[in-house]
Amino acid sequence: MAVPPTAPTASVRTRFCPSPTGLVHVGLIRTALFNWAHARHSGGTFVFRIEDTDAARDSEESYRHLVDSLRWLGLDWDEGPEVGGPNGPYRQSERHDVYREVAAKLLASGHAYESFSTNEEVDARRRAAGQDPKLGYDNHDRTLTEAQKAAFRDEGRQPVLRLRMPDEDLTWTDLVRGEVRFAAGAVPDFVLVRGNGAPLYPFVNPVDDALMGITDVLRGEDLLPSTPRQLALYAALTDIGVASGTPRFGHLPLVTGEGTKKLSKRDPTSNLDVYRERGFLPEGLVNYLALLGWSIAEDRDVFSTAELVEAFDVTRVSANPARFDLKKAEAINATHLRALPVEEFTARVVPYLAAAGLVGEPPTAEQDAVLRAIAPMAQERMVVMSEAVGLLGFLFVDEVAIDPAAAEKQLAGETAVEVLDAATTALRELPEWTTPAIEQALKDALVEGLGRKPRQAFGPVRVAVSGRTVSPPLYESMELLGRERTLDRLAAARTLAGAG
RNA sequence: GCCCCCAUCGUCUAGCGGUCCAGGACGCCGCCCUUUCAAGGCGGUAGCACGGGUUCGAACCCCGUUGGGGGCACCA
Repeated sequence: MAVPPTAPTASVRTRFCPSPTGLVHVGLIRTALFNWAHARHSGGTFVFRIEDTDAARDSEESYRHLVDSLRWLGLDWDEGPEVGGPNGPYRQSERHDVYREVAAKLLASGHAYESFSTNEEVDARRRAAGQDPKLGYDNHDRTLTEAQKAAFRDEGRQPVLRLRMPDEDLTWTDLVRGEVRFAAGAVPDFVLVRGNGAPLYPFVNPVDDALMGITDVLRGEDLLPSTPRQLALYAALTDIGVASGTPRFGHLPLVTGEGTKKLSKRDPTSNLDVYRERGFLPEGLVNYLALLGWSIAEDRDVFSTAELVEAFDVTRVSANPARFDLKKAEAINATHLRALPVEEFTARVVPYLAAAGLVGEPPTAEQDAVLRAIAPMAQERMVVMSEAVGLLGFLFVDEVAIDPAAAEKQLAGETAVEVLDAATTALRELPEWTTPAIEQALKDALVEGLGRKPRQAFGPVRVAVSGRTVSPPLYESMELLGRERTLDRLAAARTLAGAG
């Protein structure tokens, strides 16, 4: 026997609707990612909309930055700025006529009304009634007569437009939290349009969602308390024919910082750019961000963006807050970085080396040869791309700058002098300059000859050659560097060690 | 203050009434490998906030307590 369908299967439409103010926050991006993944998983549509209704705080630069960030992460949108679509414009600053018209309908239909009370008057009324002023607006102006309104106007007052909240409980089934209920009367009539005519976020956001046919609203938990207002607005919009029903809501867990508080824009770890500049891979960051509230399987947490799309299920998103853990983000990224085909890795590393002035862009033939040779060895000891600068820089300069800490550790005292001298002697006359020959010569001279333990024998040589205690494999590095530069560096380090 | 949300290792999580003396990952510790540092391999450490129910049986359901968080604008 056939089971009747439980709901019309209209195709999913999600949206990401940031306001372009300041930095791009990783929590914001996590929200974008989940909306995107939900749309892609279900074969739906992902809409990108800019909520720039606050001229004082919005900036064009911030808008560009948002667009650029989404592109970098590979979160493509089907409708929105720069790609267009049938429901545009997609910037609220260009939609004021729409809001004016909807506001007028709401007023005419009686769902909204003009309110003249000042905050001071509301406060005073609350106190007079022995109530806490924090209760907010008291719905006092619902019943104003035309004569009273006219009197206020004569005083020069400009009314705000408020939505008349229904006198019944407001509930919905949250996609991540299940049943949520707010008691009737708990939410006062709220302002849709300012006295000066400027529409407010709680008004324009649902209006645009309705007009753009959004079916699934995935947003931060901080917006959960505003949902009853949206539900009421949606009912009114549906009544006047602007909306055709209410979307599903899913409130995503907050992303917290070091403590237990919501990750603030002030916290440097909240800035997406920091990760991009450090050389996180977009797919690595996407993977980590997806883990903030979601998991792909019981025994796995590294996955591609394609696998994320394939497996993503909003209803399996966790309801508890997630702390942003840099160490884990790095570990996930490192795994992605190592999994890159070596040519791909090389190509991605070039911009970082070029920005540091180490190679040309594109690299010269010689630089390219060195890069290709060292890439596989560099790849397995890096976490983020920018580390290539410190790790490989010594291969692309004439004289290496020795890290003071490394010098102190490995180039101080008699033993270092001895080692460097022995290494120099062994390498100067080496018949062929190849990795195996270098290895054999050094082992003979330092381990056999001087009787040093490998870890003590090669430390000073490594620092002399690369300038650091951490480097790609030593013999290969020396071969790439060439005999002349290698001997010069041993000599320079010898001077340093001798002086110390 | 009022409203709402949340509660499994230090952290992110798996778990959707028995297969859990709770699994994975990061971190941390140890060992192996080894030319440093990594990487890799192997092993270890550590948790169901508390109290009541319901049930033959609860990490999973219900209630309460405690704790944490979020929201209460003519900001978004």
